[in-house]
Order: sequence, then C-alpha cells, then structure tokens
Amino acid sequence: MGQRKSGHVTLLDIARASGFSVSTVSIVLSEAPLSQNVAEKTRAHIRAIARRLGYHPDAYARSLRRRRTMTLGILAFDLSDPFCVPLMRGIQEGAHKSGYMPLVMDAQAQRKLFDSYLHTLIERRTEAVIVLASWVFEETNLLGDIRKNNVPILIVGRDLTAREISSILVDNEAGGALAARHLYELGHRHIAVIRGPEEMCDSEPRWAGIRRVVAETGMKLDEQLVFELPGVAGPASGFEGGTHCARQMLKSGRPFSAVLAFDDLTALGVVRGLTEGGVRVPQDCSVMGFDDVLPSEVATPAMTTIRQPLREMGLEAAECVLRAIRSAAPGKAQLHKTQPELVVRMSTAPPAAQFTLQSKTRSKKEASLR
Amino acid sequence: MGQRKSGHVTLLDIARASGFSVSTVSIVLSEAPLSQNVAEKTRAHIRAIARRLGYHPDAYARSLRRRRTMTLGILAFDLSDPFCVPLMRGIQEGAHKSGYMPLVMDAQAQRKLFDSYLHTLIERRTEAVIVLASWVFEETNLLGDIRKNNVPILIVGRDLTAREISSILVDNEAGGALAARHLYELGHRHIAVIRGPEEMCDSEPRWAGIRRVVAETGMKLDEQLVFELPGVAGPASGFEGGTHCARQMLKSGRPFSAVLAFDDLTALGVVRGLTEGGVRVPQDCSVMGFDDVLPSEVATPAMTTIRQPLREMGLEAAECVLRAIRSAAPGKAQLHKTQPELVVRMSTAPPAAQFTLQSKTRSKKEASLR
DNA sequence: TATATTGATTGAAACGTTTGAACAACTTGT
DNA sequence: ACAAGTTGTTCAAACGTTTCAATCAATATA
Repeated sequence: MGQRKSGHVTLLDIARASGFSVSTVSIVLSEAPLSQNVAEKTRAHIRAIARRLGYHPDAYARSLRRRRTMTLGILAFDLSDPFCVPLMRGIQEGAHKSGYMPLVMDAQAQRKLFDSYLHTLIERRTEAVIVLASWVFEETNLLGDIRKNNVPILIVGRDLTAREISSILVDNEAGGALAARHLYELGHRHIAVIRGPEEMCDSEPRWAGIRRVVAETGMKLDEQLVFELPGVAGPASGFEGGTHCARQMLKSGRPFSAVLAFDDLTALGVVRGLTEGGVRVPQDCSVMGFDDVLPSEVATPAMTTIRQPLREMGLEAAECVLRAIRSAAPGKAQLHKTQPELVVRMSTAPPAAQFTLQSKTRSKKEASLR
Repeated sequence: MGQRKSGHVTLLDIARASGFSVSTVSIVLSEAPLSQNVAEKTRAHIRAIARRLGYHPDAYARSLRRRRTMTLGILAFDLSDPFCVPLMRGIQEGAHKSGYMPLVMDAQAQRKLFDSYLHTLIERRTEAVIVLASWVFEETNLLGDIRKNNVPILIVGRDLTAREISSILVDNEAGGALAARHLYELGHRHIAVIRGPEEMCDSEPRWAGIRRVVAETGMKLDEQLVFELPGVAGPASGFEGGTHCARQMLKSGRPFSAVLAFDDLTALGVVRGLTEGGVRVPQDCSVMGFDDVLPSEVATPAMTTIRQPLREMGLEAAECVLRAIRSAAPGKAQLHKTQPELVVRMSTAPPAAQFTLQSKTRSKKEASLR
C-alpha cells in the first residue's frame, strides 16, 4: 500500500511486488509475442499481482512508445443537433471492431472552439479525424495543420471533396425527390416548400430533387409559397423559421395542401404555426420533414420524414478513415453518397376533398391516416 | 520537409531547423517561466519556425512528463438521452475555465461497454471521472479500480453518497411538488400520474412530492389512475410506456382532467395516446412532463414541464471534481441538490367547465392557453 | 584581481512503457 | 565434449516532452 508519487500503479510497482523485472512484467501484461516463452507459473503470478493492485497500463506511456494511439477523433460542430448521436454510434461501432476508440469533442457551434479542438485532436495524436458538420458549417481552415501532420480527415454532412477531403453525405437530391413524390402520390397538387439556408450545402440538392419531381408530375409550385430559412444559429433555429414560414403561408391566402420542410425541426415549427392558425395536421394540411430525428418520432402527429441512414453513415465513416490509416499513402479524396429512405408516419394524408385553404375545411376525423 | 518517421513534427525537428537545443525550444514553446530569460529574438525565431512547420506538442509525451493530463473523463451511460448534452455543455464550460478538457465516452446503455470505458478512462489518466447516469443505471463496480487508482469520481443523476461517491441531482421531491401544485392552481382536482420505473432513483422522490401536494391541497388521487413505467430499455421506451398508460386511462373510464408524467418522453407518449383516443391536449386534458428536453419544446402543443437546470448541474459537477483534484485529499462525498423550475407552456390549461372524461367535452377553442 | 550576479543557453535525467538484442541455464545432436 | 538450439528472463535504448542543475559569457561588486 506504499504511496506511489503518481497515485497510479505502474509496471515498476508490479515488478517490485513480484520479484521479476519490468520487462518481464510488461511482456506478460501486454501479451506480447514473447510472452509465450514466459513460464506459465510466472505469468499467472504476475497477472494475479496486477489484478490485486488494480493495474491499468498508462495509455500515454504506451502510446508514446508504440507510436500509435488507437484513437479516432470525432469533432462535432454542434452535438446538440440530434443528427450527431446516431452518427457517433455508428462511428463507435466501426471503430470498436478494429480496436479503436473514438474521442469526442463538441465545438458547441462555435467557430473558435472548433479550431481549438481540432488542434487538441492533433495534439492528442488521434490517428484520424472525423468531422460532423451538422447544420451550417462555416468553412474553416481544416487543411492547414492537419495536412502538415498528415492525419487522415473525413467530413460527414458536407461535400468537401473539392478541397481534397473525403466526404460522406446522404443523396439529398434523391431525398428531396422522394419527399415530393410521396406527397404527389397522396394526391397533393399544391405544395409549399421551405428551402434550407443558402449557406447549407444540403439545401440546393434537396430543392433540385423537389423541382425535378414537380416538373415530372406536373404539380403546381407557387413561387409565393417557396420560402428560405435564414441561415443562422444552429439547428433549433429551424424550428422558429418553420413557425414563421407557416404563418406567412396562411397569411398569403394562397392554396396549398402540404408543406415540405427543409428538415425535421423546421417541419415541427410548421406544425406549430399551422396549428396556431387553426389548421389541423394532417387533415387540413400535410407536413413532411427530413432527417428523422427523435423529436419527429415522438411528436403527435408523428412526422413523416426522409430518413438519413445516420448509423450506417457513421459506420462507413469509421471504416473509411481506418482504411486511410492502414494505407499510409494519402489516397484520393472520396465522396460517399448514401440513400435516404421515406418514413411514412402520421403527418401526411391525402388532401381533403375540395380543399381551399382560406375557408377552414371540416374534413372527417378519420382522414385515413395510414 | 524531411520525412520524420512519426509523421508528426517534434521539438527535435524545430531544434534542428533553428539551431537551438531541444531544451530551449521546449522552454519557449511551452512558455515555461524560464522563457523570460530567453532572448526575445530567439523566441520569435523559434516560434516562427514552429508555426511554419505546423508543430503541435505531443499531449502524450507532455502528460507523461508533467504527470498531469488536464482531462476530465465524462462517461455517459446513454448519450442518446437528450438529458446528456446540456449536462456536457455545462461540464465543458466549467472544465474549460480551468484549462481542462472533457473526454467523452458513450456507453450506449450497455453495461459491458460502461465498464470497459471506465477502464479506458483510468488508462487515459483522466484526472477525475464524471458519470452521467441518465435513465436506468444499474449498479456497477465503480468503486473497485477507481478507488485503487485514487481518481475523484462524481455521478450526476443519482445519489450514490451512500457509496461514498459525490452526487449531483435535481431535487426531485420539489420538482414533483412543483408539478402537482401547478395543476392544482390551474384548477385540476382529478389527476392521473405515471410514476417512473422503480429501479430509477428519481421515481420515488418525485412521487413523494406529488403525494405531499395532493395531501396538502386535498386533490383526488385515484389509485386506478396511478401507473408505473416498466423499467427497461433506455429513455425512448418512456414514450411507448406513456402511450400505453394513456390508453389504459381512457379505457378505465374514470374521470381525470390532467396527467402528470414521469418525464418528457413519457408525457409525449401520453399526448399520443390521448390524441388517438380523441382527447385534445390541453382543452380536454392537460399533460405535464419532467426534464425539459428538446422534443418537449418543439412538440405542438409545447409541453409544460419541470426543468432540470442541466447546464448548471454540469458546471457544478466540473467545479466539484476540480476541487477534488486540487485538494488531493480524498474528501467526504457530497450531495448537491439543485432546484427545478416550472416551465409553463401549452400542454396545460384549466380543466373544461363540467368535465367528465367519458362524454367528450366540447370546450371552447380558446381554452385560455397562456 | 578575484568574486558575485546576471543572462542566455544547454545536458541529462525522468515520466511509464515496449522491444530488439543479449544472457544464462539447460537441453539436444553429433 | 562442443556447437547449436531451447527456454526463461533481463538490459538498455527509445518514444517526445519538461525541468533541474550546470555551463559559459559578460557585466557588476568587493
């Protein structure tokens, strides 16, 4: 029970306690190849002592010597975005399989913290860095020091292949199309759309997908009913934006039977705005989101949405950087697009028979929710 | 641009490039006290080279030598619980002030991972460990190795002071009372309650607080309308539980004008169940949650709830363990209780005039939502 | 002139591991 | 009986820092 200065049990402690040298103890405890040559009796003895003393190898000393940290850095731009957690789970799963540990940092949507944590990750010698770029993600100087220290890097949620950074994102164009087609198939012909903020790279392709389907099917798209979120302060702001747009829609007096929102939080905001205006979802108006995050699932009515395969994307991200680590060569930046999936829940339904938005409809209660 | 074996820029690289010794470079770059004696010219020179090469001190080597890692371990039992993120933010804030970094691990609600990550944190020599025990948290062997390696530990969301572990949690009794009183003041006299699973330590005190107010005010508490969540699979399961209980309530045919749910997700589940049964919230029935997590805020109607000051709790947690680190002495385990706060939103309203649940009321639209 | 004092820099040991090479003590094959 | 393996263990150097003590000039004090 002698007081070690560090407060932690070290190999030396065990060496002394067992009578063997530090080397032997190390070989046994780290299960090095040489440990085959160590007498079984010795091994058992050393292990027993280690357990008794509560020995844990010092990751710092070990990594310093082995020159491998077995860690992956995850840098989330804003961890409060529900988008991040499933991604992290996926990454964790992928990393775990290869004996790697994720090291998570949350930049709290602050540019300054982001840069500082990026440095931290380099200093911590994470063998690769995965950036979770949820919501708006200002261009930052990812390239500089990361490059000089040749650490593989990958970004999820943004396409930065133009900057030679591998990227993983959902096929937003396909997602937008999927959403629009769903509404079309329910019978909607007049839809309102809330586009994402222009700084967000997801915005444009989703919008393109919507437009494509609109053109293919001959739905109406009233210019006055296409809104754009102001691109600002983190995911929660989408909610406010949605509420605001919904009010505008109602005020405009123009006819629409469905709203296609940029993402789930925005869609939830729309529901709020419509409800306040006395419009029922989905009986009087359908609403769709995008992402499939927890709040959508537990809202009433549950939100119909386009699901991003977040877990799978995280898994892929992990595997991708692990490959990069193994093949020390820099390698070409790759773009991985994943396929979104329609999740039909309760916020969408066929439009009321003779729908005009001005006069409040009295559609039947049982509006055939699926 | 010479290829260093490690791929990282080290002090030696800079020493060579600048013509000074490793010692001098270290002193300058780490801003050690001695650096005052180093000629200004030399300092500038060394710093310039460091910048040019993209030098980042190796946290491993540094910590090994300094015998301090300047990290705090955060071990979340289940990061997907929205409860965790604000806590982490608070911890991060508190840690940052003192130059500490949080190191986050997510046990994904798996006992096995939890233990393994706890070891990881010890190996990583985090100077203290903060456990985020959201939702059910099985007793685990926190004490063993942590104690042997004398790392301060603190748990948030559970009282383990009996086990000599400092704990921070909200005053659940007060919270329960706050909720019940709110409903009383709105005029509710017949309320249904959904208690938490019995394994969860929050359950009992919340229930006690409710009972106290019920007794004080003379409200009715119909035994048939008191439910208990089955304690199982993570926070999302509260939602299912809530839906299920709501159905039971309706089926029972007993009168009640408000539901007090164990937590927000459960409350959202109740809203779902009531809505399916044709009962409107809040016009026909009020619903309250507990915690104040994001989904409650963005649901429609927005959920009235009891807010836990999570950010503040995180801050307090950080400060508490930092104190423990400074005063190397073990110190008595402390219990910190924080005060919950009533957040009135749209899911609660005065009961309809002549309320009986069986015959659907036709209360006025404008049921005085505040 | 000898002795402190100061200023600028460096040598070398240490932090806790890992690991290639060496060593000693036994076998074995010839 | 001697080289050549085995088997079980240890030496010592290295990983990239930090920091105490030491060095060496040059200037100030006695």
